[in-house]
Amino acid sequence: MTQPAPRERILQTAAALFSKHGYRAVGIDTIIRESGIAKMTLYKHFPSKDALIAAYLEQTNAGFWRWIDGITSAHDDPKTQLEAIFDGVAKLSSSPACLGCSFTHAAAEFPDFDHPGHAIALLHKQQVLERLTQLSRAAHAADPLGLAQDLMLAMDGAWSAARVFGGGNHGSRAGATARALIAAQTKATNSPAA
Amino acid sequence: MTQPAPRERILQTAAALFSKHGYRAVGIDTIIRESGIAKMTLYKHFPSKDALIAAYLEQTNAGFWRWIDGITSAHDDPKTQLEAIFDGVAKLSSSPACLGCSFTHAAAEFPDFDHPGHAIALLHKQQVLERLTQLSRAAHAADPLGLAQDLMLAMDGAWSAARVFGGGNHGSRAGATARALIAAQTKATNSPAA
DNA sequence: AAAAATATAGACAGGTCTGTCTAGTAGCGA
DNA sequence: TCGCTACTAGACAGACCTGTCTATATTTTT
Repeated sequence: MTQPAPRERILQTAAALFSKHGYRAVGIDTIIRESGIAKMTLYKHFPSKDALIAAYLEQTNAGFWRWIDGITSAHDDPKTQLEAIFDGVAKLSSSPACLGCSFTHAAAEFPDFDHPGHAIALLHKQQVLERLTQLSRAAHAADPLGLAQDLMLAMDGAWSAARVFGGGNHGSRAGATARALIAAQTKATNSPAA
Repeated sequence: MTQPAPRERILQTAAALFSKHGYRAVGIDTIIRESGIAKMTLYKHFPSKDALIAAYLEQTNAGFWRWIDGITSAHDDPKTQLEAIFDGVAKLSSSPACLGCSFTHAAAEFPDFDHPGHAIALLHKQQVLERLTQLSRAAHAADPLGLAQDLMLAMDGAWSAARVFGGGNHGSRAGATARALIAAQTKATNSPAA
């Protein structure tokens, strides 16, 4: 087999088009054409456009966590892990290749919470918030949930900047922003030899 | 005259529908029906849907600055003004009535920078960043541009949270987040009796 | 090699979209 | 009362949308 299986080619094409142009702006016919897959084949693998959108978001969610795990696994200290994550956010969000957050965009285009796109987006953000809370707790933050929420604002602000400003935006500040927020909760309260 | 002029009624209806459902999801026919205005009247006032979107965003931008000016005019000290702005962001973004940022959504739905919706959104965000920079400078921040960028991330993170999570989200943290960021740049460096 | 599953190409239905056209109505100043 | 302007109501064109159908070809499995 010289080419990937149809399902993978569809998802790959859908990912490129959805992340770049949005969900409503991209029609099934465009995905068909760009992927070179027959329409019936697409509808066999994904019963509807919403199902394709959901599959794309699930795939993107999995990729996000692989990215996060790749970053955190390179460090031991939770505080350093948090800083490394936001250095990664800074680098990625300010790069020209970044098109913003697919989950945020899904929530924007599908405001109905029952829509699978919004539901997956909400779940994703809840999971990110939870992970940041765990890391904040492990880093002995004075208020772990509060710090996680602070950091979450910075992260989503960076993704927003990527979409609105394009490459070279102030998302590059996310690392510094996170350091200031982390320091505010760990410097004073952390007496190593207490 | 018992009713507002047609142009105002169109803009009012468009504002409600665009902010709630998005731009592509709302058709001209829906705006016609909801506003009770004839289609030809709409196209007389706004030559195209894009022009209507642009007019809506301009109106929203003006309202945003009225809101900001209302907050800042109640305080004299720039640092206090910044804190008050983010208390306002916290309150608004976490309220159930908040549907997120119309400019962010415009950039999400119209990725092309030449699209009037994206262009106005970009300009708006640049203006906000500039205003935050001015206030940071006036507040004697160690790095005014850096602080403004930090705060910008927090603000856009709050709007994002509003859309994804709905009411009662972690955007309510924006005031505390901003205070931590402002303090990190003004506490140590500010010696009143130097 | 036969059979079964899978993919292709494209027509098609029914709906929605933006923007235009026509014809008629209401209000208002001269 | 006349004439001008603004608004209304709805048909309409042409394009695009999702999802289905048919008929054929290709691949895989038995």
